[in-house]
Amino acid sequence: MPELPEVETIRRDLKKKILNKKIKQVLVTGKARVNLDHKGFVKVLKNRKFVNIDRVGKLLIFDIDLKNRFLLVHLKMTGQLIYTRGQQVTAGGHSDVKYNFNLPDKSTRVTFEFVDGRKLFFNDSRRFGYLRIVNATELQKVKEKFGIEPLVKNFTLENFEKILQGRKTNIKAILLNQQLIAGIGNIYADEACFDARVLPGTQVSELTSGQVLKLHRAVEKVIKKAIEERGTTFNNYRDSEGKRGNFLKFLKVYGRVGLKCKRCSGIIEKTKVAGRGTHFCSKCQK
DNA sequence: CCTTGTGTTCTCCG
DNA sequence: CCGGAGAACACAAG
Repeated sequence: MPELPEVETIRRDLKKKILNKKIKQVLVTGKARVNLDHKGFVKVLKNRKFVNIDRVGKLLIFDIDLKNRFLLVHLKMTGQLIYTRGQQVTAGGHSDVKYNFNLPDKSTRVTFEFVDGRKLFFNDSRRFGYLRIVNATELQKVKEKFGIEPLVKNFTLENFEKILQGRKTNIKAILLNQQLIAGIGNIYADEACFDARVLPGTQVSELTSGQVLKLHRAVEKVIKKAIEERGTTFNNYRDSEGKRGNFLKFLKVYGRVGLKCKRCSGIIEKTKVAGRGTHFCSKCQK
């Protein structure tokens, strides 16, 4: 479940590793979700370089050294971008036996091979993720659909208040809406609500100004901390070296149903809000 | 049946 | 009756 912090971690790491490296070959398997036919997709990327990697919300944008062509990568639920040295994943430190595999494997959909022999694998067991080649006009259209980035300077309290103004839904639905705020998914929506002591199902019109202030701070705080910890590995997420994110141990509510609240004596509950599994402590969130 | 991110469709309301 | 908002549904596959 890569959300903003996970995608941002991959973006920053990959920028250091693959920028301006010539792509020697691209391999697309039959099950890859790519917007062009495989031959056309390979043709765009072969012998090219990525000259920058950008991100909007949970979407990665690779600038190609080819006029008017960009590669969009969305990881959706189980997508991974793993960069290896030859056959072996470069993961050291907290490498995980199960995922310290030889690549490519069954879930590999696309492989980029660079001139130095290193490879970048797009793995996606559930195949919800996709790769898309777009032109500048299409890229612009895609970007326009996203709302404010939580860690950019225009994510002010005033702008957050404007987003909430007149809404007739609950706060979680707002936090998950990519057209309003970009990059928050189910984990960080629940965590931000917990940090702000607000129940995720609270109608926006019922929020006090104090709660709005706390929610604004909570979104910034949680996303920032999660990036520092290189994201959350709950199931499938791995960084570009195949390593887990460290934020799991900082989760206060997500995935903790039935466990004791880390802030009070309550027990974490789980219901459905905005159509998603939602975790909260009804004792210290109001 | 569940999981989540997102695009589409439906419905409601002013 | 139009448009926007929000909810509901669909879809991906394990």
